[in-house]
Amino acid sequence: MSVRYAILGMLSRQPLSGYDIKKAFAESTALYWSGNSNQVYPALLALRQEGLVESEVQQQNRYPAKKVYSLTEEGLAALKEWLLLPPEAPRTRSTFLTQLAWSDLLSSEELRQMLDGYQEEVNTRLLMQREKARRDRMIPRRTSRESVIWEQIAGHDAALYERELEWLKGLRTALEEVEG
Amino acid sequence: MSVRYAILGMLSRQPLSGYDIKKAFAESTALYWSGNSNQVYPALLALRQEGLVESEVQQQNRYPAKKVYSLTEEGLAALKEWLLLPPEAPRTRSTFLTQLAWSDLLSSEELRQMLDGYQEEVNTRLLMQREKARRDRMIPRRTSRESVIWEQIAGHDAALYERELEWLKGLRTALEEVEG
DNA sequence: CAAACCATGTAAGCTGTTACATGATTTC
DNA sequence: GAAATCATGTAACAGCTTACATGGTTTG
Repeated sequence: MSVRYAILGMLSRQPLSGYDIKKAFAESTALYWSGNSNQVYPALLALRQEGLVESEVQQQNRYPAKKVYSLTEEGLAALKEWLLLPPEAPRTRSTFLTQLAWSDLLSSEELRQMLDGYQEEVNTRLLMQREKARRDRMIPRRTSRESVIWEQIAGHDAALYERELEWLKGLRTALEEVEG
Repeated sequence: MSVRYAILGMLSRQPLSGYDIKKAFAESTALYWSGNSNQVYPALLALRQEGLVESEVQQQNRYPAKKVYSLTEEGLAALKEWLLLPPEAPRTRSTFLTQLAWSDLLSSEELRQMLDGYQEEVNTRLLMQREKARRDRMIPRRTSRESVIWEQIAGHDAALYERELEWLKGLRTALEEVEG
């Protein structure tokens, strides 16, 4: 249900079209939604019906007309209310851990290849995330407090991948001891 | 689609009833599914239709009869095939990060309370996870290699929460600097 | 005697994904 | 001339969750 609030949050900074919002999701990792049209457009239509956003059609000469959405007072109030809800602990879903759980069925060689593949994949993500964080730093912020917050958010996922690589190293060491 | 493989994995150790599998999901964090009946029972019926598992009804005197499922040769082959698929990087979905992203709308006091709430929630999860890991260590393992693997899996989530608390500490320090 | 456990299953709903449909414009 | 971008939306399906339905047994 919270993609709605992520949208309201984006609109709290500036009016945006559905297309803009879609792009912002695709570029962000903290706002983890994939940014597909089926999530954004219907959500905006629903939010407008509930009076949390309002829209204005802007004609353009080169490109198709766009519907620019902005936050209403009710929308801002709803967003603030949601911000005060008790925070949840993060939920990680790792298909890899499920594979690893039954990996005793594999040979040593196959297990090693599996770990290699995972390390490479996580490492690629880490590099991508660092690049995203670098570009994120270009976006202007409302206050210096917001600067600090967004900096920390950008670092969050990179840190996650770094820890994952460390954990993997530990796993390898432990396995080497038992496999000889 | 991988709840199917998690079930096949469990059955690779020993025959189990749907109820057993449900409980095992509920007790595990690495196998992250909630363990609700609607996921387990239909999956088992489908797996049987596909010939990956077979079932036998066991009568009991005190309790209702149970259907005990076991892995077929085809099932074991399908599981091994899945284990060799290229591993994916973990995906974390943190509602908290979304809330934090727009938390510049809150007062310093409200933000502090939000961080307090998150810290407490993550800390509670950490303690629960450590307890789960402790109980996990009681379960017998097939090989010493499997022991090592399961030990590392049990430690994975605890480590995640520990890192999250460290990150939060860093966020607080950075905020104090800017808020004075 | 209430709550929890054993045991199987179904209904309804929310969230999220890929892919489709349309069509002009701009970049390589 | 193909691919990407701008722009809005829909269809179909996969995954997961809470709650419901049923009914005996055991524990506190």
